[in-house]
Amino acid sequence: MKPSTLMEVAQRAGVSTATVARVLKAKGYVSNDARSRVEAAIKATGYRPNAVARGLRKQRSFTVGHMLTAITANPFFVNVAHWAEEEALVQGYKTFLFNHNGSAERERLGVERFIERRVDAVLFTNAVDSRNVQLLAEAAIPVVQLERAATIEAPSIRVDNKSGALEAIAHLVEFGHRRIAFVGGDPDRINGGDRHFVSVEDERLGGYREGLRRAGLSLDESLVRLGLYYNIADGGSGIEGYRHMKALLELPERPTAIFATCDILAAGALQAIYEEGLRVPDDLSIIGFDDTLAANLAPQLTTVAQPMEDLGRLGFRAALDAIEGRIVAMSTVLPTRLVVRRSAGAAPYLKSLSDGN
Amino acid sequence: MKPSTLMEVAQRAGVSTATVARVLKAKGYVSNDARSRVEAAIKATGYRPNAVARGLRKQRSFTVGHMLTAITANPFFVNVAHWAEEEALVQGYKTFLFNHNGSAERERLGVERFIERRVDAVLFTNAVDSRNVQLLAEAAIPVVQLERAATIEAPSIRVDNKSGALEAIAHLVEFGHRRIAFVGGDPDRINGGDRHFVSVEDERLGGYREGLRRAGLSLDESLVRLGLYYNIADGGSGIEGYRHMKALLELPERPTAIFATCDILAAGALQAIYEEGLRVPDDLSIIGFDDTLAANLAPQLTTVAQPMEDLGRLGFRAALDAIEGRIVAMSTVLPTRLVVRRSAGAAPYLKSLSDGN
DNA sequence: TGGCTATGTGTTATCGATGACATATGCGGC
DNA sequence: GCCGCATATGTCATCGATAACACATAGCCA
Repeated sequence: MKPSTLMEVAQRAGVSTATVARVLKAKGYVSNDARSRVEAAIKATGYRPNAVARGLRKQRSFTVGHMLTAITANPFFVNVAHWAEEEALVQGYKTFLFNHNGSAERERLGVERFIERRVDAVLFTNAVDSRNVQLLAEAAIPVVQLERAATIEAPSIRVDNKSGALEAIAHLVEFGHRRIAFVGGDPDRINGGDRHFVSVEDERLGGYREGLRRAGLSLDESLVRLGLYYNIADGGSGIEGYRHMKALLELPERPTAIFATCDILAAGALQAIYEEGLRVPDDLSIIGFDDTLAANLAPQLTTVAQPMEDLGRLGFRAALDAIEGRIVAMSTVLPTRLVVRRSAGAAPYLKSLSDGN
Repeated sequence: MKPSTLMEVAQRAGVSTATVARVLKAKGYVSNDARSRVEAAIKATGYRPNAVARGLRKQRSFTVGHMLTAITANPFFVNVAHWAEEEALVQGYKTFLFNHNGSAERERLGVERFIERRVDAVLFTNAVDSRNVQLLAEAAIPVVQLERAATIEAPSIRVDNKSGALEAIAHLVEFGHRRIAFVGGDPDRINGGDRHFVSVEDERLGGYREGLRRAGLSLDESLVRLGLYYNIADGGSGIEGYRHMKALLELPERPTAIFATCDILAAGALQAIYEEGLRVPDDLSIIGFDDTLAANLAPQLTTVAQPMEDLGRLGFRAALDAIEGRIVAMSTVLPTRLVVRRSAGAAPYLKSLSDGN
């Protein structure tokens, strides 16, 4: 049978809807007699509150929208979305996901759908086009941006990409590496080159440069390889990382270590290395970023983990704060964490020294 | 400004709400004069239909719920969910995801949330407890089961696991393998041992057995390793596959090929193989299942691909058919497809023969 | 006894879109 | 001049929960 209504429960219990409502939200005066009759009626009818009607009346849908770039290609998005949803759940909310594959038009479509659904707020993980964020601001729907710098329209929660990169480089330097390659996203190509936001890519590259400087190493531009993180079209394979690695291995003076700013790129690089018959970390060290694929690769990848759970949970909480009119910090920066596994080790020349002992 | 209402548009255009409605859905008689005034008013106010109000009035929320087991651990679920959502989108629907991590209680919670949200139907990918499916049937909400056999309560769409396994074994046999190990899910442990559904695990194991029989190979029980696919608790690592592989490598007579019924298990196995310093496919061949991680592993994995897009799209379409009272096939079985990459090759003894040439 | 508070319950407008139904005008045909 | 039909537009109840408000009754104090 269809779920019954408040009215039906009221009739069955011989009271008015107001009394049923008072029992349901346990506030206001209700006699014990009425209460037990209502409770019995609720049980008998299998009553469940209708969230749609409630949404209309309260002018709150208790849903938030979550815009994402590449849910099938990059597990990073899945994790952030999962934890945002998890936090939403305990607060009586549900999230709607919308995947735009990096297209500004699709993102726009998603924003329109969200407005029609009357979501109470929207989370953007990796916003593409700032006009879409603005569109929501105009509709008086609060926005929280994840992995993007704050804009006038919306606060942001992000990760300290630069120090993450610094930590990775320092780790490699400690192992004696002096030729460290950078394989990462190209700030001019990611997201169609929209530079309205301070770029994650810029920061990671900046951390790499700074890390070399601190170690007294000079920068060799031939070791810096920029491109896309993954090709969404082909299901998100790490083909880009593979190509970069191939090119690096053909260099007259090969790097001894690779810093890849995405586990997917690292995975592609590992494929190229495998093909060449080289071993990690014996012949070559590699550090990834994100901690998504890392634990599933061979060897398990040392990587700079992003706090995906915090990103998701705090993201939702900030959205809720905005919905309820509380103050929201314009900018929150979360730390990364270097997860040491098995892909980074002593530089080969050091190894041969110790082998010689 | 907040999105305005039909009423506001009507007032601004100097007509009734009925006329605005007629313009919006382009049916009924409207004079050109009225039409252009309404259109202008819509533009001026930035009117967007309110899906919540519409849902209440039409007694249809234009949402479907999607129950999933392990969205962060297994990309399979993400893909199915993505394509179901994609299909929903073109039909004017949105999906709500609910992740239960294989827990029947969480699944129950999700069902209750879905009922409260008044979803028009529910997709179960890998249902845990058949009572939860029943709960929806009682609430008159149509259900479609993905990757599960049909039950009295709900039709199903699934994959021909047995012939997928058969194809994998045949492929290995063609390469001359005679000792083929099976690494897969334990039917008694997956989903807390609920055997109310015909099991995916049974079918894959059955395909393996049948495949050996067809090739005239005898079954060596020591080569059959059953367990979990992944540990959700530790973020879905392939540690189980690693352990199985370690054990297989310690056997007095090692297998020359592995059939792992999940890419995650295969990934774990590859880690163990890597650790031993063995090469794939030179020393050992391996075939996975799902085509999720496959393209990101080193070497790229030959695997039995599941038609995740079809599963998702057809799943949603079946749900929509049920919603709209059309007939829905009780059982739909989709083919798998062997994706040949680089992890399966000639058995080592054949290789040494040809090397000797 | 009047007025006050605590307790208990019912009535009704509202949220926004929808669709059934009512109403009104104009024109052609008989 | 009236019927019938096409054209054009408006009114209103409805979906289900909510909350403001009104209305009771009882007990207690001054």
